[in-house]
Parts: sequence; structure tokens; C-alpha cells
Amino acid sequence: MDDQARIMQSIGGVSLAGHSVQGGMPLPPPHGHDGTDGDGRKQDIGDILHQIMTITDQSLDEAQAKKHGLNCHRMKPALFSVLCEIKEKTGLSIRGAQEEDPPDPQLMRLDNMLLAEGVAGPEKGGGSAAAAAAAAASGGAADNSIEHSDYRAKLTQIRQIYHTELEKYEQACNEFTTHVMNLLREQSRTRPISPKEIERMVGIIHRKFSSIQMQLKQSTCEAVMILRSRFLDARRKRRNFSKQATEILNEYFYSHLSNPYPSEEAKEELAKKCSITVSQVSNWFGNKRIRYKKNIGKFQEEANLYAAKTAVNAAHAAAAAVQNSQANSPTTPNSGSSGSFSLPNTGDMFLSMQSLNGDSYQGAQVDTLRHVISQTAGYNDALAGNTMYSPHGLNANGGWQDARTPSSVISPTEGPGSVHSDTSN
DNA sequence: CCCCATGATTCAAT
DNA sequence: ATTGAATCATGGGG
Repeated sequence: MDDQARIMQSIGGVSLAGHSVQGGMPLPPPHGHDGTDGDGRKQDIGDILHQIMTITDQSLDEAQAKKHGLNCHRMKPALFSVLCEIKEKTGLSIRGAQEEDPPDPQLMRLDNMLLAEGVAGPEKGGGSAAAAAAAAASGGAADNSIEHSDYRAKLTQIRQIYHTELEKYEQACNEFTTHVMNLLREQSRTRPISPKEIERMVGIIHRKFSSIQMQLKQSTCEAVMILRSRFLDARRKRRNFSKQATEILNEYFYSHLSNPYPSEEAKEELAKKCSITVSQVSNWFGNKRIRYKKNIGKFQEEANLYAAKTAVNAAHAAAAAVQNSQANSPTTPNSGSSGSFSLPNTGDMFLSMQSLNGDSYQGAQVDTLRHVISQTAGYNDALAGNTMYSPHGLNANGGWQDARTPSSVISPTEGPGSVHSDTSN
């Protein structure tokens, strides 16, 4: 009502002279209709304005009819231009038109995050790749396949919800915008509305909707964060490897005891065999080395066990190899895992141990064999005086091989015989 | 509930 | 980047 009064007042202050008044008036004549011509006009205008102001209070049909009536009113062109003038003066049409929305930093942050998490952005392919990248980037590099796929599934779910919601909002926004634009266009026939204003209105609507979208993005981010933390928590949980996997790892470890540092390729192969990740293999070997070194005595039995195992395997393989080809040299290059420094000496030792054992091993399993022999040699050393390890023990670095030396001293009770008998596990 | 084994993480050294 | 060492945290056996 305040507005109405104000407009009425301003109308009064603007000259209407010069505007021709023509045509009949289909509306009921204003009450108390007497007085001068000017008075009559004022009354007329006041009446029209009153109708315009109250048009929203009426039912649609009623309003429609009245609108039509107003459009045909003889005073309409005059009123229209007057309103334009008022608007021009009050600067209503320009105000705020210039405020272009500056990129909201928070929105940008959310967008970037969603993009990085693989929720926003291109379709599935890129999304899962981004998810994998995010998972790999977060702490270490462990990508447990089971939990990873679970994570991905959940992320996809979030992604889908996000996109459907986003689409819904987009659609609603468009619908609403067109609706408002139509409305404004229609209204522009009765009141002055410039295209700029429509544009501005659209901008306002879009801003409103984008703020809703931001809420959506925010909650999506939260969901992803929760999922991430849960995923990481789950990953942190320790699950023992399968017995088979441990066996494979131990086999490798004890058959490369002289240099238990698997190459990247070896790690990959072990990982594949054990169905664990490469980083888990690295962890395992890291832990194993340190724990073995810390307490060799404790692992002696295990070492013997796996030594025996590999010996059996190697013997079989060697036997097969011997049958297949007699021409192999006993110093055939081994499987690449032995350290560069240990080869020249171990070659000699290998030969000497061959004669010690009375077996003739040939073929591809030289490294394994070497270990088996060195194991048995260790026990022999313990009994015989322990000189066998010094060339093998490699003073080159001191680190790992030092730890082996005591192993030859430990447990003289356990001999090669008992090794073979103790394969119950 | 305690204890130990074990996978994972962290941090410094190289 | 890889490794060693210390440490954390959990699972499982007693």
C-alpha cells in the first residue's frame, strides 16, 4: 500500500498535459463522478491505477478480463509513458543491472573438489579414473581391489544422485525462468519492462538456483568426504594375507635370503600371485627383513621349512631340466634377484657346495639352489667352523648380510634331516 | 582380557 | 624413491 500511495503521488507530480485522451471506457464509472474535466481525468487515472494495483488480488479469470480491459483503456498509452518516465527518474531499470556475479570462491572450491573426486566432470571413464587417482594419491599407494571397487561403487552412486539432482535443478530453473519471462513479457504490455530488466530478473533467478545448487554441491562434497574417510579407515584395518600368499612371499624371501630385495618386476609378479598389491608386497618385505634381522633365531625354523620346500621344488625342476637339456652350464645366470656383488663369490661357493652335497644341480633354478645349499652349509659351518659365509656375507654393505652370520651359529640341533621331516605345515 | 603376530603407517636417512 | 626402524592398530589364540 505504501508503494501504491507513492506512485499515486508521483503520478500527480508528473504532467499529463499533451497526452490525448480518447476512446471509450469499458469500465464502470468512478464513484462520485462530478467536477471539472481535470478532476475527472484524475479520477480516471486513479481508478485505473487502483485496478492495476489490485489486479493481483483477484482470481485469474477476473484478472484476465480486467487486464484486457485495462489494455484497451483510452488512458493506457498515456499512463504507460508516464510510468516509463517515473521509472527512468527513479533509476529502477538500471539499478543492479551491472552487478555481474563474480566467481564465488567457495563455489569454485566445491567445483574443483567435485572434479578432483570424479563426481563432477566427464562421464564414467574419467570419473573412475579420477577416483582411482584420488585414492592412490591419498596416503601411500595401496589400492586394495575389493575395497577399492566398493569405494568406486559408492562414489558412482553419489555421482548419479548428484547429477540427477543437478539436472532437476537445472530443469526447474529453466522452467521457472521461462515462466517468469513470459509473465514479464505479458506484463510489459501494461507496465514498462525493458529487456534489461528481464535479463536482470533472470539473473536473480539463476543466482537463487545456483545457491541451491551450491548446497547440493556442498552436501555431495560432504558425502564424498565421509565415504573417503570410511574407505581409508577400512583400508587401515589389518587383514591377514591368505596362507597361500604368505607362503609365496616366504618362499621368495627365504630363497633370496642373500638379497631379499625383490625388483619391481618381482614385486609385481609376487603381488599378482598373492592377489595383493605391490605396495603390500613392499610392506611385507620391509617388515620381514626387519623382523627377521631382529630375531633370526625365531625365524630359523621357518627358514628351514621354506628352504626345504624350495629345495624339493628345485630338485624337481632341476631333474626336469636335466632331462630336457644336458648342455647347460652350471653357472647359468640366475633369476636376477641376487645382488650384483654376491654373484662372483657365490658362483664358487655354489660349485663347492655342489660337490659337498654330492648332487649335481643344473638348470634354471640356480638361485634357489644356491640358497638351499647355503642353508645346509650354514649348519655345516656351525659344526665345522664357520668360514663358508664370509664370502657370501658380503662385507660390501655390511647391512643385511651381517645379520646372517649369527644364523649359522644358531640351532646346531636342527640339521638338514630334520628340515625335511618337518614339513607338516 | 592379555599377549603376540602381523599388516600398515610414519619418519628419518640415503 | 627406497629402505630401516619405530610405532600403531587389529586379529586371533590362550
